Amino acid sequence: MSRPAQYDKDEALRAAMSIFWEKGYHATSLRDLEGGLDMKPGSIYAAFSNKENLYLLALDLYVGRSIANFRAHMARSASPLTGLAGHLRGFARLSPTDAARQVCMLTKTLVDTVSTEARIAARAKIHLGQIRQAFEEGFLSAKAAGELSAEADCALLARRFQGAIATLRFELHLGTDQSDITALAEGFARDIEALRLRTPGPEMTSI
Amino acid sequence: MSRPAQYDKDEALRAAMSIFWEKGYHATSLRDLEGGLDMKPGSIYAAFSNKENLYLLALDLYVGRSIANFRAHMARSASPLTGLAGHLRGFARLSPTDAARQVCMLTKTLVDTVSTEARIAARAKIHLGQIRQAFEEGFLSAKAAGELSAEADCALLARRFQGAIATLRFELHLGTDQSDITALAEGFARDIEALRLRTPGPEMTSI
DNA sequence: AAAGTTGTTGAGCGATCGTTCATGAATTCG
DNA sequence: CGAATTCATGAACGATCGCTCAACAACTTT
Repeated sequence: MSRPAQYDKDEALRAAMSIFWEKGYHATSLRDLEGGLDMKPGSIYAAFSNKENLYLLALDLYVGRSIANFRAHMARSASPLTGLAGHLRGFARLSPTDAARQVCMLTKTLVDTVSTEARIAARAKIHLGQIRQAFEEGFLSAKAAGELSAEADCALLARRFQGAIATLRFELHLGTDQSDITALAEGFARDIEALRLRTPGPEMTSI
Repeated sequence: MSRPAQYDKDEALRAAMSIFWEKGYHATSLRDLEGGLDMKPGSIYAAFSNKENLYLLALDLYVGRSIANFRAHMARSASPLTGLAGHLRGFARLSPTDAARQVCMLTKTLVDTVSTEARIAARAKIHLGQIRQAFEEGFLSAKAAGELSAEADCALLARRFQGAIATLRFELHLGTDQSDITALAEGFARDIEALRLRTPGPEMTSI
């Protein structure tokens, strides 16, 4: 029985994520969303409860994608450290028309909501920690592979890695010259590669 | 002739800067400002024209202070490179109750307004460039003093320096543990110090 | 003291905000 | 084909937004 829904909820959520990512929480009105999702207010509320909840769902989608994207990149990299450095260079390789040439949505969220929307800010902080943990796992893999000194502070490296990404995304957001962005990414990537131990790994010494 | 103004315009502007810095452009309402400045709407508009203009003036004040603060710090430092490294460590030394434990106001502005308030975003970009230039001058001084290789790319170093500050301020904004912030600042500062040439400067070789 | 000038006030404007809900449309089941 | 059920619609609600302005207050000048 019943009438089937006309819209695709996942697709609507993706559209909402794009709009929120571009304009931010406070600057996005329900009218903006009605246009972007091609849904009337009643349907939006039936599907997503309210603006805050829709934003939280959009954030979840963003973070899920980000982590999946990072892990996929690492999986197809020659080594953990190469993967980490390559991930940074990747931001400089985004096409000039790519909609992802944007500030990190979590950065944007936390800048926009810390002093006004406690629930959203709390969720964003959790997400930021999850992503940092994914990065830390990357550095820990590098250490396990013998690419990194046993004394390396992977938690600190992960925090700096996250900062480098935020910096790159911010420059993309500003529309900084491509050459400057490439140089910036290259500098960050080389810092990562400079961590590589010159001594061969354990398997190689045993040969 | 005429009735003298009851409020201190500079003081009102400082108050406005604090409120805008904390809440951001979109999340700050005229009602918030009325309370914080202790001025009625009519007086605010007589003194500052409108919300956008008041924000632009607050931004100008922020940037003027930031640059003056940086230059003053550099002037009292033992050397340019020491000053630059010390500036980064300074962010980790802000008192836990300091209201300046906040995102950089320019970062916040650009995240908040790029896609919605073109005039404000444009001004913020100019300001960001001015600050980066002040940083670049610091690196150029270090080069002139023989602390830095003649091949060092001061423009790139300045951009990375600015990114490091944004990262530190963002972590302050999040309320990250003091020990983590100190470690982060220390890492950034050591990267600066690692640029120092080991060979003595020209005056020393001539002795 | 009267005239002239400027600052202060706050009620309230039109617009827009996030949100709701009565009504009608679409589909399935008996 | 009704009856039942769910979904879609969009006018409109109260709240708040940025902002204005006629009335009044405070001061200087003549």
